[in-house]
Formats: sequence, structure tokens, C-alpha cells
Amino acid sequence: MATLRAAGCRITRPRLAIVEFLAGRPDHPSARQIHGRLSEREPHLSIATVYNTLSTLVELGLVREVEFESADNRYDTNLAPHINLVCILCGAIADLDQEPPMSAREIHERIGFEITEMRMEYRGVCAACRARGAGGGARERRMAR
Amino acid sequence: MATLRAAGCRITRPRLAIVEFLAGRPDHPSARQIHGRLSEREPHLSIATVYNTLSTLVELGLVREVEFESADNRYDTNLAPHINLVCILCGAIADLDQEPPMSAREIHERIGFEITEMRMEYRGVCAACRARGAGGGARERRMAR
DNA sequence: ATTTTTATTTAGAACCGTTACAGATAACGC
DNA sequence: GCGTTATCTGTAACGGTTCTAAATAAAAAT
Repeated sequence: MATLRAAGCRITRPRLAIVEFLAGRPDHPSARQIHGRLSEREPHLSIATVYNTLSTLVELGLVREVEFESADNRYDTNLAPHINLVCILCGAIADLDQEPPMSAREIHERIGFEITEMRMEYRGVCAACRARGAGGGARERRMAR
Repeated sequence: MATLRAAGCRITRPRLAIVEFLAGRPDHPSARQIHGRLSEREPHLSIATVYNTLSTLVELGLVREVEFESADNRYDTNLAPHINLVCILCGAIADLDQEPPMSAREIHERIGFEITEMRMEYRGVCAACRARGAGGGARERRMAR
């Protein structure tokens, strides 16, 4: 919020709602999820505003946009290096703090590629879904998308 | 090709063209790139056929579909664990063989998450683009998408 | 306080990669 | 060759995201 103000952004009702919503969640909600949830108390909130706000948050470095296969983009407030554990059954995304397997500096020295962003993603079945006895049928997998 | 036949798939002209095209490329072409290139000699090749064929190749485990941010999906014939180096200027994608930072077994033991797929992606500027003196302007970056 | 400025919001259309569909085509088994 | 049916083609539909123009409201100026 302070960062927004410092950047010369106006503090508006939709922005407050979206930032508050993001602050209270450890998972990685999608634009659609944010819009769906907030619509209950902000009936006129436009999906375009959600995208606009997320985009300024990304520009300010407060949030990271992450694209997943066959699913909506997710918005991640954990900016430290970590692995995204994506459950292919329920769609939940959890973080696992972990350094990347090769540092940006090492890659730069070895092949001259200059890293600006690193990402690690593991897909599979989360503990909850396994406990629930979900065998991993195609139907459930489709549902999670 | 043998795998296709073994799976009971018919060997058709479009399939031959697409498999041959993929075999001769170390990069990760997108469906659109494949279609664009092959259209020169196969003028009636439909984009739908490219997607269909890629999808069966993925099912047979011959190719991996990889989704990238702000870009078409790419189809990767390197099935070993590796890092994808994505150039944000020219869009090139290179592989860097590298074991993942934490094994599937270790994650399973620690938090009960069962891995089916791992992915590592580093984004940045490739050596060629840096040599070319591309400062990294917003215009070039937009072009690469 | 009121007015002015202009960033932001809204609703809806446009966009674009991908997928679904229906009819036409052509591999493969006989 | 012939028939069966998987596959292909062209096009429409889909869905998440982005764009646009008009309306609104936050902050600055008066």
C-alpha cells in the first residue's frame, strides 16, 4: 500500500480490496478467482480492473505473475526463490523454499546467458488428494484445470 | 515413427512431415511455427492437424508440451531433466542439462506430494542478443513474444 | 469547500492461441 | 480393388487476456 502511494498511484476502493485480498492468502489466486471472490462485496468490480491492478502490482515488484499449463495465470506474492508444487487434481499451488540448481552467475559465466527470472515447477498429486483416495482418473484431472 | 506404427497409428502424409520436421530441430518450435514452415510444401496442412498430431505425440511420450509466459506453447523432444533457457528478446529456447534441485523422492518423503513432472525455466537474454547489443528495450522485448 | 485535472474504473468488444465439430479423405486390412 | 474407419481439413467456438471509449472519482489547485 505504501509502495503504491510512493509510486504516485491513487488509492482506490478496488485497489484496496485486491491488495487486502492478496495479503491474506498464501496460495496463488488467479485473476478470475480474485474477481469471483471480491464480486460478492464489490458487485461492480470489473475483471479488467483486476487485471489492471495486478499488472501495476507486478510492475512495482510486489507480485509475480506465473503462467501454468492448462490453467489461468496465478499471482504469487512469494518473491523468494522457491518451487511451485502444482496439484493436477485439485489445482492447489503450494510453495517449497528451495534454491535453484544453478545460480544465475554460474550460467552467465558458462554460456553468457543473462538471467532475469528463474522458475521451478513440479506437478503432481498433493498429500490431501492422495489421502482422499483420488486415484487420479482423467475426470478429476480435467476438473482441476 | 516406429513407435507411432506400434501404437496402431496410421502413417499419413501430415504426420510424416511433422515428425520429420521435429526430428531435425534442437529448439522447441510452436504449433504455429511448425504449421507456418510446413505450409510452404504442404499448402493444405491444417493448423488443427498440427495440434492433433502433437497431441498424439505427447500421448505416446515422444514429445513434451511446454507452456511459456506470453508465448505460444512449445514442443520439446528433450525428455531428460533440463533447464529451459528462454530468451526474452529473440524468443529462442535452449536446453541446459541439469538435475533438479530436489528429487521427486525427497519431496514425497518430506511432504507427501507425489511428483509426475518437473520443470525448470530461466528467462533472460541469450548470448547472441547480448552480442548484438540489444539494450533490452521494451520494443524488442515485445517483438519476441 | 469547490472546482479542476486526469488516473482509474467499468462494460463490453476484440484478440489470439487452442479446441471442437462435421464432412471429406485416404490408410490399412481384407 | 473395396470397405472400414482413423485421420484430415476448414471453420466455428471457446476462454483467458487485452483493448477501447465513456464514466467516475482521487488528488491537486483554487
